Amino acid sequence: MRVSREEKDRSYEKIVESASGMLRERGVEATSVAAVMSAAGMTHGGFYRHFDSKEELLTAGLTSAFDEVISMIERKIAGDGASEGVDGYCALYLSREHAANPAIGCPAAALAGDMRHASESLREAFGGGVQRIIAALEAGMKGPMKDRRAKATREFAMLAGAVMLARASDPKTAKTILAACRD
Amino acid sequence: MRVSREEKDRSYEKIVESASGMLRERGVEATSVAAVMSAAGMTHGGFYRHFDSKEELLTAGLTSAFDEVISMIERKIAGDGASEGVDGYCALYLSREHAANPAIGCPAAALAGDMRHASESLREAFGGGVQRIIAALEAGMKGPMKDRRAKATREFAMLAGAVMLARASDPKTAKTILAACRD
DNA sequence: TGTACATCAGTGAACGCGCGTTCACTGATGTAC
DNA sequence: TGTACATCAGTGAACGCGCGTTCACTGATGTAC
Repeated sequence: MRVSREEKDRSYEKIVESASGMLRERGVEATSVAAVMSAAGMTHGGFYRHFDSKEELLTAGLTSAFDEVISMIERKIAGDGASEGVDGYCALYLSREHAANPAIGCPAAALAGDMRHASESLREAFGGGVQRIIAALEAGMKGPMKDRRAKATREFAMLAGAVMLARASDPKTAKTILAACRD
Repeated sequence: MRVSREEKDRSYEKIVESASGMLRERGVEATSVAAVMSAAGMTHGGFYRHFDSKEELLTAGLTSAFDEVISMIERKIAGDGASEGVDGYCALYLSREHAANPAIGCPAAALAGDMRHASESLREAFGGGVQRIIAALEAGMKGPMKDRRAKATREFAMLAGAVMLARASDPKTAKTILAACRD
């Protein structure tokens, strides 16, 4: 039974949204096409009316996830100012809530490990997202203008590293890593 | 054809060594029991004379990989002194060589993302390895004794984060991340 | 020390399973007149 | 505006594939006498 064009667009959005969360929650391999479609309220057969391959869904889901966190940082900066907004985002990044809820968290920390077997184009989407986050964090850095980019890069490497190591470790180790990085 | 006990021990070592490198190179999912056994010069059927499950192999391979990097740090410290030895290890960690050769590199950076679906005991092995690395780096930290542990933790989070993000990104982004973290 | 037998490391075929993808089909939507 | 037909979003069964694991088997090793 064919559905209207608007309905199809809604379906597409639901599929990407499901993938965006499920990817961060379960990872690339455990995010099956059938599970994503089921979460979006459909069956797996219709998937290929929207995407040529799972690979294409990964790009869409990953980009959507990066969009989410970028706009979160921008909202924080708009509300609290550059310096405090970025500081607040960093504190949130290292919180237990973020470590425990990857589905609504940073895709860089959630999916870095899954890029190992990714195509060049997916790695570009990932690298591009990382650069966008770093550029957003740069606004909250102090010190000489020319060092801010490198400083934001180091800061983000620590944030993402801490969360990735914490998520990979037993709860006790996780706690000490996050606490140490919160300063 | 049964082999001698010494031969079996050699087989075990070869299996763990193969797994240790292949895990870091390809990740947990892509490291099939058959591929590990083949790399060790055997066929997959004999695997279960050494391990009860793939899970058990993961623990052995991961622990062996952590042992490798710990002894590398200790060798650096023994040769160049605590401060310079750790500095040298950090520089090596952020090198293009390390980013390009996960099979002989840090298992924390190589496998953090793969712990998502790991058992509690495997996560403990991972967390334990991370703590051992941090403890080894602590010897090269400066400042008040009581802050050194946290400092080493932050330093390692940045190192591992930088390498994980670099490996996940396109080559251009990877280069800028590693360069920024090298100071 | 020699012999007879039990053990078991390693082989290779087979299993059940979940995956990405394909396909014939359905019937509502979109379009041409 | 109304009608007839083509299109195509979504369904559900089926495919081929690689995986972890099991299993009957082989024959050298280890052991009991």
